[in-house]
Amino acid sequence: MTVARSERLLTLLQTLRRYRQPVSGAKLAAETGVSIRTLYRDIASLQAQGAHIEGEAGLGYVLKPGFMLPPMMFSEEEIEALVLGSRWVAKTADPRLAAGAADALAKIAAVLPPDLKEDLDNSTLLVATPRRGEDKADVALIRRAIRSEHMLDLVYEDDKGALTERRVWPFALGFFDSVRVMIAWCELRRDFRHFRTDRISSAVSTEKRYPRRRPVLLKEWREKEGIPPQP
Amino acid sequence: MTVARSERLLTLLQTLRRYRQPVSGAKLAAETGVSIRTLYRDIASLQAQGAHIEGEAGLGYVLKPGFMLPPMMFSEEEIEALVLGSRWVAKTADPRLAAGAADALAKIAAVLPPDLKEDLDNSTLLVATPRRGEDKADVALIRRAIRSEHMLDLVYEDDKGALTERRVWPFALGFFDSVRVMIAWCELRRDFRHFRTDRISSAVSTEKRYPRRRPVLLKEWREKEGIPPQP
DNA sequence: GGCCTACTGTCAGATTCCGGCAGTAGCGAT
DNA sequence: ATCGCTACTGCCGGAATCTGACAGTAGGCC
Repeated sequence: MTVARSERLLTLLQTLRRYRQPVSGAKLAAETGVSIRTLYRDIASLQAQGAHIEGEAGLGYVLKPGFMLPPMMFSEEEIEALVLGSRWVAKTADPRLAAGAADALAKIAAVLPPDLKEDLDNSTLLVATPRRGEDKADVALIRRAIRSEHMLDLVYEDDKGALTERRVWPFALGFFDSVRVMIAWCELRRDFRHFRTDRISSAVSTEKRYPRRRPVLLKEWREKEGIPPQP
Repeated sequence: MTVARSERLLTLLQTLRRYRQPVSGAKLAAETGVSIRTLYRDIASLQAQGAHIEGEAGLGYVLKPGFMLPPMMFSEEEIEALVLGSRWVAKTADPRLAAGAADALAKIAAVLPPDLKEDLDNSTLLVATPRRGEDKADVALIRRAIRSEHMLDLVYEDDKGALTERRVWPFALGFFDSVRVMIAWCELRRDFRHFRTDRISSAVSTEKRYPRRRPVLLKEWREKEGIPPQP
């Protein structure tokens, strides 16, 4: 079997993923247990299969953030669910995530057999998705702050239209119906608060990391709200 | 390169997909240009990779309906979009499709590196999805009728609560906000009509195929409603 | 029983893969 | 400009793997 080879390519990819900085080919070869010559061939194979690996002389290899899915079998319902869900995200989410959904959709559609693709177009469709309001805030900025656990300085408009300034520790971005909600610890109120992104007048990223870990905040918030963990 | 082999496995899978009835190994071997012995090995490889291929002595091979995705690279945003969309489908759609979404989610989560999986759990979540009302109709039955282009006999409750009986030609299932809508040609009104699935008191599948093709109906309906084709 | 088929074991030959060597080229620092 | 580090390619012999052929077992269909 060539199972050994594909296995090796997968571990190579995962090894490459762990490093964020450039890694030399020699190091990768040592970790995967092959010679340098073979490693170059393996890298070429991965690139041929669509992996975004960049190599520069004098520096090493870096893998663009993302993930390679191994070959997988999906049933009709599963494909239909993935496509429908992606269409919903493409219409509902913020531009950055919506673009991701559209790209994923295009990738999947590109490898789908024509008959199955036509079936999808015809059998399930998203008629319309109402948008409550346009975001004032930069959702990409919020997403970045969440990923890196950094504080945000907000100008927020509450229910009555009053503007308040506050520093918050964002740890999640939720979708409630068609409204996006940032969930964060609010230093002003000393409690968890939900902020509708269409009411965030401005969000400024601070360079300060908040003193608690995101998963912990999320867990406490879930307990307080009585929301079970995601499937 | 082993590119030849994986290429061959992919064409084998696609060949197998074209037949709906059992195919003998000899025929498959001839079509892919290998010996019988190698074909058995190839089938075993595909099964090891998760393909749902069933072989029975005296009959041949059949591939369960579905599709195998080749290895693909997804960016962070794309994976996040797929996961978020699947969660939405799992909560919003009918049980059959929801189960498909949950299964797809589980498959993706199973091969995701732990750190990325945790990132997804924390950074994006679906807070809640309101359900307007429970479906009275069997959505799976409707989905089947659409796929096979069969007529349905409905008992439908209109806006004022009046019950009407009608024969329709269903060709699409839409999602409008959190309400599912079946789109069909109504023989009673001689026009296109939308039927909210939570108002369909009963749906009986007839054995009759409707006289027009689904894509044509869909196209005419789109033109009438001014809805552009799906991305 | 006869026919067709899925499967497994074995084995020699064809094919591919792997490691080592040599050489070219780009990047950064001294 | 020179040196060290690195990516990358061509080539070749030995190792590993894959392939095809044959033989044999087992299960379904007539």
